[in-house]
Amino acid sequence: MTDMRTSLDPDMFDAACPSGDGPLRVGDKWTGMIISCLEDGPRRFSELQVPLRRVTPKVLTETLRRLERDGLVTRTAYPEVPPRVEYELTDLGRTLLQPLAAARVWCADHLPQLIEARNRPTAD
Amino acid sequence: MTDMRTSLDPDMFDAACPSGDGPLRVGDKWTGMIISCLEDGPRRFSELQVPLRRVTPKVLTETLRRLERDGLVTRTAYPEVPPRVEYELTDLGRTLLQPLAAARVWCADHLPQLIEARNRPTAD
DNA sequence: CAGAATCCACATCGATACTG
DNA sequence: CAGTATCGATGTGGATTCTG
Repeated sequence: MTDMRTSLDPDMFDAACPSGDGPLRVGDKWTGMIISCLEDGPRRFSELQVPLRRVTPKVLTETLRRLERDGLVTRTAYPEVPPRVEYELTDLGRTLLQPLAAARVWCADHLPQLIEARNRPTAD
Repeated sequence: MTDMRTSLDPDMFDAACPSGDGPLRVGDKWTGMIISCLEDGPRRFSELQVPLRRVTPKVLTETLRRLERDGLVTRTAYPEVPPRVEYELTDLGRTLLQPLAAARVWCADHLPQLIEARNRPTAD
């Protein structure tokens, strides 16, 4: 076995659950998904863009900057060409992994019921 | 001792923590606070307005309607005059009480650190 | 590769006034 | 009491194009 980290599953967010929809959110729209992506170690900007292929670079940058400002993520730019930038969870950022997992569990257990209620036609 | 339920503490949300700010949110801006208010039983519209005195009736109504549509809260209107309406958590709504409490714990443990990072001047 | 710049659509939230 | 009706501010997210 080699020491290369596994790459991110391109489809890890095809289940609409924890961060996109649902009543339990971690930060804004993409924050929870980004934190999930960083769970196993630092990731490059373009690595994040694989599972998060529906986010525009502008919004991804904004969200990462917010996470950095809040002390949840560190940004490391390596002075190379072509440029390489890595984002990594801080210890504070890691404290969100548990609530995030709990949100996933809630969704798995209860989100279908909520969706069903939402789609039920109103009685009027 | 009587059987009247205790009224809501008007200042129960003066600590800015779980629903207003912080990276862990339950639903939109007021949802978490409303669910907290309903924890001990049904409450009237005007009862909710006491601790939630910064929400306008329009937004409170919108939020309650959303909660109702999602099957998290029931709305019961009594045919009296003056009108009386009570909102109550459903079983599904009650499943959010634990994540909500967990969010409060996270805030108590870590929010100060986040706030400090946010207020730290950027290195530039 | 990792973004910056610009423009824009939409949803959320709020202020204010009014009503069955 | 428990809302409804308008109007307006704000902000979040997206589409597109361009660059060191």
